[in-house]
Amino acid sequence: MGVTASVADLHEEVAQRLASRGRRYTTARRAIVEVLAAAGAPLSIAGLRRQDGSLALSSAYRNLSVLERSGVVHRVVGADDLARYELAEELTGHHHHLICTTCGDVRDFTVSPELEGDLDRALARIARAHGFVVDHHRLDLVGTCPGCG
Amino acid sequence: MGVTASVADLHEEVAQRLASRGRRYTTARRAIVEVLAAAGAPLSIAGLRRQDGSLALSSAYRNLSVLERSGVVHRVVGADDLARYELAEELTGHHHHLICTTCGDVRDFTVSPELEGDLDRALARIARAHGFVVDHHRLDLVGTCPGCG
DNA sequence: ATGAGTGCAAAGGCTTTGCATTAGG
DNA sequence: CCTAATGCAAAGCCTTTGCACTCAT
Repeated sequence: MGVTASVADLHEEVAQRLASRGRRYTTARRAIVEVLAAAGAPLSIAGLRRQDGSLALSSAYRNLSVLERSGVVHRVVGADDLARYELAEELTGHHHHLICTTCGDVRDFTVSPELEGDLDRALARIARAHGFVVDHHRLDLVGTCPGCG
Repeated sequence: MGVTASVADLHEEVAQRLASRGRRYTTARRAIVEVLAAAGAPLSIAGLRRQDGSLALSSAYRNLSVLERSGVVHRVVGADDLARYELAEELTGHHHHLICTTCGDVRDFTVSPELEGDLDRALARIARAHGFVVDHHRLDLVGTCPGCG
């Protein structure tokens, strides 16, 4: 567990997470993880297949689903209704998203640890008050990216 | 403009927003607005039609689309892929969402003005640094609701 | 009157599933 | 070997669109 430093570490970590669920780290899954790591931003299935032409449509959906259930990738909902995926935060570090309503693209950003801490405390309190068990929080900026402005 | 106090005010405001776009405030649209106001949480199209059986499927989609473009309702993306709608924040006040990953339901919550202010300042700075024009921010809690826990 | 709105059914587009084949451990 | 994974095509499901009819202004 923890943010991985090298690509080798990343594969190691992913292999472990899959293994613990009785899943195999196949060539296709390796390729997906590598593309996502290189992208540095959430990718739609179409985008993913653009980077890896050999990935069958159904395999893309099924593998991302398995990878998500194994805690390797995380599904992101943007402005459009395209499912987008990124490596799980435990592998890349906690961050947030700039979502462009025009082109649908998503970029990462982080906020200061102080603000993040304030946020966490406030949200924990609110969740408790609502009897809600928090998995994670989501802080996004929705607007127009430089390319579409 | 501004948060409306009574249902009458709400209809008044909605009528105005529609009129300014050359749209009519029909019976069906009134019904939608009333159901959303009563719900107090984002409703999916299916949920909306459950409350208002006389609303045709295509009319639901088309009306919500018109109401969204007129700034009356706001489209929310939850954990599942169902489109959910709520009255625009200018009509109800700024708030955030508790999203249940199990049943997909969404509930509202607010945070303190102080934290909201800190957030706004930090996000404005970040947006500027990225050349991003912000429309709004999104702060959600994703987890399990009391009913599903 | 006259163009926006409505309803039904058909078409679309992303996602999921069935089934036979291939490959990972 | 034995089961998970893969690929293709078919099926699903939410959403959008075409078209004729109705209603709001």
